[in-house]
Amino acid sequence: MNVEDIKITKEPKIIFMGTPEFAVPVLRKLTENYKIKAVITQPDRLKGRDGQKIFSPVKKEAFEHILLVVQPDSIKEEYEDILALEPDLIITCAYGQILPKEIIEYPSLGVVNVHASLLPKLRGAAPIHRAIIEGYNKTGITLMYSDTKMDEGDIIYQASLSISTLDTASSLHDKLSLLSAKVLIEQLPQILAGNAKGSKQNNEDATYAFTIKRNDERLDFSKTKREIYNQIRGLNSWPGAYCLYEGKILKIFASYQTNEYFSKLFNGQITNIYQDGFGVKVDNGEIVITSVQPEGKRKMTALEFINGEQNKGEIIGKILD
RNA sequence: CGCGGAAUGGAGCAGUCCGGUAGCUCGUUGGGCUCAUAACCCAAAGGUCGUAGGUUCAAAUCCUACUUCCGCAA
Repeated sequence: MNVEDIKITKEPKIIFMGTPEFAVPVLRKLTENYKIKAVITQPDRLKGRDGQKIFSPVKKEAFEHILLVVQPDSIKEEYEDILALEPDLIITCAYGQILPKEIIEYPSLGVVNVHASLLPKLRGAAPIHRAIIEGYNKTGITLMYSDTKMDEGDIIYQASLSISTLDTASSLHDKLSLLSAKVLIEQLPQILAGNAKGSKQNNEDATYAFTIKRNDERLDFSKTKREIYNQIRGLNSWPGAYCLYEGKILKIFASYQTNEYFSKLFNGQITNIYQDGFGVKVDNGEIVITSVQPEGKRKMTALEFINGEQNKGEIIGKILD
């Protein structure tokens, strides 16, 4: 009942900052339980080919609840408008811009960030993808007080989650997103009461999860089947791994490992056609590709892809690079 | 006006350059074989070739415009 008293007598001004799909459940849960003063999100992006403007998922969600939305191009320079809202607490979740000192120091209850890893592991922009690509079997979410450095603030609370070998970046994303929303709501009363203490991170244990670059998406068939399997599922369903087939890009979305070994084939060479895909020889065995997307085409099953070949058998022995 | 690919039975594609009978691999349906099968064999159904004009004796194919989908780059 103390918590109730605080909410009534001194309603805290909460600002939420976030951008992608990951932050949507968090914002939704917040709006169900608290009054949100404003939502800060990235500016509308131009969609490449036809030049249409796309709202961020968080902006769409904010519109559902008729919340005030602010979209600074550069928050480093346009923080005045946000300070003018006099926030007591700022909650950030995958916002996409580094906050200036002026904002971090303003709210009396601090700036709380939700990060999708067990800090100090996987600091940075792509913790979900990297957790799978690196073969982690456990990850989680961290609630922390932001400071001016990237994901280095004091930890308030952590919740862990095991990664199954069947998880993809997409499935893990959804799980962590829901977990984030749940944990934040659970911890928020403590934070609002000023009772949540942060503890320092051990910087020596830190690892980094940098943004996925084009080069991270390229498959290297001279790696082991486990490494390749992890890379493919760690990039599924976005942005997808890729390789070259007949000089064109072929995106690879799903695969599984087999126990076959083909000592006479080159790495990347197609070994066989199976009921659910086609096999590719890799360093220590074979991977079966089950979902692909050729350049300029839509995503399809590997079987559909093979059906398009005028002479099916000829695909065997061709090389993916 | 950033670069590029594509639209053909339910799916994935060939055929378009060089106009002249709608083709391939699957799926579906029926039948056969088999102890059995997502395997194999036989057969059938299913398409005004994205839309609208134009050229022509004749257009999936050539010309023009439009619509939609996608890869890359941002």
